[in-house]
Amino acid sequence: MHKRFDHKQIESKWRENWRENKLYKTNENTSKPKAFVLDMFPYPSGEGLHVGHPKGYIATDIYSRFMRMTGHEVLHPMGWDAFGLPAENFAIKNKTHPRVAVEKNVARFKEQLEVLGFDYDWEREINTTDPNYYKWTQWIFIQLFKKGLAYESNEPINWCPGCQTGLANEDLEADGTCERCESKVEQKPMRQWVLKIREYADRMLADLDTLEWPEHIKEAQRNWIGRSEGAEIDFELSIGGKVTVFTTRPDTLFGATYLVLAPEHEFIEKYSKVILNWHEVETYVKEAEGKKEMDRLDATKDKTGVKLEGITAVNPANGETIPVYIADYVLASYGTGAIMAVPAHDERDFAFAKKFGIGIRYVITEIPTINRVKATGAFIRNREGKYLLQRRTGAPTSPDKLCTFGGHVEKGESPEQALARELHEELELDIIKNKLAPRLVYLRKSSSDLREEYAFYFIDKVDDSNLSVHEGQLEIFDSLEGIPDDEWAFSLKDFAHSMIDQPTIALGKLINSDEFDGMNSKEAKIAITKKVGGRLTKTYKIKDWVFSRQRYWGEPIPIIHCDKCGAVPVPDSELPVVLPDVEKYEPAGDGQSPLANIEDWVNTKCPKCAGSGRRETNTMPQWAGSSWYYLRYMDPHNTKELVSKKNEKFWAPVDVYVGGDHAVRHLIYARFWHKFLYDIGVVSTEEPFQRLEFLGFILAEDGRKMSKRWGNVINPDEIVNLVGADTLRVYEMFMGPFENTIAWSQDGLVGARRFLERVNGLREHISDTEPDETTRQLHKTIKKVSEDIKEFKFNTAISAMMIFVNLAEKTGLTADSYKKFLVILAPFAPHLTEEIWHEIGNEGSIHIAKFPTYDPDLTKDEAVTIGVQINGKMRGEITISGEASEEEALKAVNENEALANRIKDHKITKIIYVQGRILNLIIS
RNA sequence: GCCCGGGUGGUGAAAUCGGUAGACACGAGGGACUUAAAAUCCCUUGCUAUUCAAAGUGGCGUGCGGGUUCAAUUCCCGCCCCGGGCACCA
Repeated sequence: MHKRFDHKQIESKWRENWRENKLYKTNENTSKPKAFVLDMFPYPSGEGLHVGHPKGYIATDIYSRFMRMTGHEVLHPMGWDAFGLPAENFAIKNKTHPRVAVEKNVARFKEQLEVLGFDYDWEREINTTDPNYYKWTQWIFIQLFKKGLAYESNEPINWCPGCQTGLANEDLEADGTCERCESKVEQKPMRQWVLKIREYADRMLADLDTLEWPEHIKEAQRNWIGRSEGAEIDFELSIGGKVTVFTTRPDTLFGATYLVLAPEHEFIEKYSKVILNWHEVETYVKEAEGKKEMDRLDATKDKTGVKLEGITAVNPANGETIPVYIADYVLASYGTGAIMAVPAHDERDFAFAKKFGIGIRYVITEIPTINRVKATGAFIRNREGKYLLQRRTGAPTSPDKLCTFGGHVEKGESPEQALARELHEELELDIIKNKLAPRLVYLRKSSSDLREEYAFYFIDKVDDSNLSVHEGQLEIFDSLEGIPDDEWAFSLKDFAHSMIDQPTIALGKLINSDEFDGMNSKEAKIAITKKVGGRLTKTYKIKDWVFSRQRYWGEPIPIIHCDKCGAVPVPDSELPVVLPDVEKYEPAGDGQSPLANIEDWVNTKCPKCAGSGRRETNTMPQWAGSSWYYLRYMDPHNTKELVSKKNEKFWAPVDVYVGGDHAVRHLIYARFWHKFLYDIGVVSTEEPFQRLEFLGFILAEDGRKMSKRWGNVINPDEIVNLVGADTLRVYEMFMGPFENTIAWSQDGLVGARRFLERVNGLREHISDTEPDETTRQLHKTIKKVSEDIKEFKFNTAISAMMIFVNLAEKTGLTADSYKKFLVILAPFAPHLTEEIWHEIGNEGSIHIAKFPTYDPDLTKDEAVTIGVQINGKMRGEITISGEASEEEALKAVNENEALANRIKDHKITKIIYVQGRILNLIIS
């Protein structure tokens, strides 16, 4: 019988007790090993929390409680990321100071978090908008400035006309709109502060390998950094001078049949006088400017461009004269803003070359080594452009049983020759006689059998008048669409579609490349670069971080502009530069922040020469405060340093960091700042977050995101009120794997409550003794729960505890077992376990009790039930000792009537017996 | 297009150094208790065939098609679909 409990009374009572006893106070106690367990701190929005938000906080709470109970000194803090546009937009709308809204929201968030019973040490609470906090955000900026990593730039940046501010690339949606207001972002040249994040790109990339992070997040970071290794190669121009291109494939240089410059390339203005069709070129450049990045990023659109008449370049590899184009498919902001185009081996160049009728030269063949060829799906296109498909007689059963020609490559024969021979033998098609140049379009090798290689041939423009078919029939189709959609043709059609008229992009051996013929791509990259005097180099997608915002609610950038001394940092003694109050929070609209209007704040003295100076009026982006906040938790009240050496040494790095979403931006910025702080000796570790656990979200019951807009938000307060915080905690952890996104289920919640009631009722099953089975189950449970908490597999930990409760209800359990069970459940359901703990006569909080250990011998079963297979089919089961011998197992089979009957008339030819797992009898 | 995940009952899922697929929970069905309902307890619950029914027995079954193996959700090859990241990045 379940015993109900009064969660309201129990939960508030114990929370009060923990607070009074400062149960979760964190110390820098060097005698214990430390555990720094961190959540991505929230942005306190006006909407408050919904039940999805606490999921990660519950997980870190369980983990941190477990660590505390296993003898660690735990740092599990909470704080607020409170600068940024929502608070500011709210302020503009309601004419209130953003600080007021932030204070109110923080209070609300805190109240909502409090009732969930978290073990935060609130004495370490931080808030990025607190001047005592952002003093150090400003200090870090100054250090960056002093090291030359923060600089002013006038380059065109992303400008959001809606938000009236500049944005970093990271702030844009994929389609080039502003992530906040969905305005179309423009390119606008403006003075901006920029941080040289690129200088850290290599280190950020390399150190990813040292981190225990989910692969998809590491991959997202690699993508974002986007390092490409290649070479810069100079092309001499007919009019003197040279153009430098960046390429990742210098091995294809012999196939470079033209050059393309970005429309913004400096070269174009510079040589306007020698460009014969200047008018046309100028028009194109203007059009490209007007298009903005957003339209240009559309990869599906037709390639456009203009040939620069009067200018040619020389391919340095073969001395060939090649044309020069401008085209907007080349971006000025990447590489050198100019490319060598190799249409044979690059899709974009291929499309462009096709459209403009430029030559295509294949210089890579994709055959690394081949000793057997097999052509599958030999589509042949005849003179009229019709498709000939060779189909063998008989009903086709699968694609690979048809249209295949294959055989070994004879000695001294190239794969092409081997295939030509096979085609001749099979199809009586003499490609040599027909003067056809067979083209290898695709090669795939079957890796299970390395001796066999699959090659796909497509041959263009065959004279089929003298073509007869050796075996089977030849069908003719006007287009690929005409080929029937039966089982096998369908598959071949897919192949054909993908193979026809395509450049090849794989690495392979070089052809048509003079002395480099036969060399493989990898070596040729270096060799060819060397030959033409190019430079092996790297380039990145990541751009330097546009760090200023023309908005009010952010950290003022601590710089004073002086006519004489330039940009001068505010001296440390004058930090923080406190954000002054203003009348109006709206951006000025002219690209200035509202701070620019406060004359007596702006006008100040230059710290260097004491002459007149003007304060920087831009503020920092929202990501600034969150780029280092984890460090402040280590030493939140330090007025002299960002964090003391001693505390940093003790706590760093964050052992487990939990959050979702911000996979790219926040993590990349924080890693960048951390590495910088490492370089200047503030922190002692190369990386801030050793382990990252990705959090899957909770959707509303209707499967949509929880949002006011859909009216499907479930408030945690209501749930706590209804069934208690412990139930909410257990339910959210039991829903499924932590990283999965799962819809909320009110029914599922009931299951969690029922479980806790059974735990509560278990005290009525206490007896002086318990069966061995129960003891063993308890030890198994302790083992499982300990291991699962460490791995964030909370769902299976809870499942194990449920199994124990189900058993203990039936068999009864000792007081000691019950006590141990309560302790392992305590991190999940801190209130109820604390209540029972005291009711059954324990002193002191359960949350500082030692987490029980298990006896490995007791985690093994005395007898196991294993499956018995006969000829691989499951036919029954036997229960024997886990260490039983084969003879004993067979004896058990003979004692089992059904199994014995099955084998009695047969001879057992083979026995496969795996102790504790399976018995498989092969009988004749 | 490229890269990373993933695809298992009505639902959330469990089990992958290959070894009884579906633990645990929800839902559903049946029963007990109750004047009744709720709550609680017990039983059944992958699909399917055979059977009046039950027990039993058989077949199928972890996205699809192949393969390796005594044995495949797990390993290999090919494909499809879903989620996420990146995307004219040379």
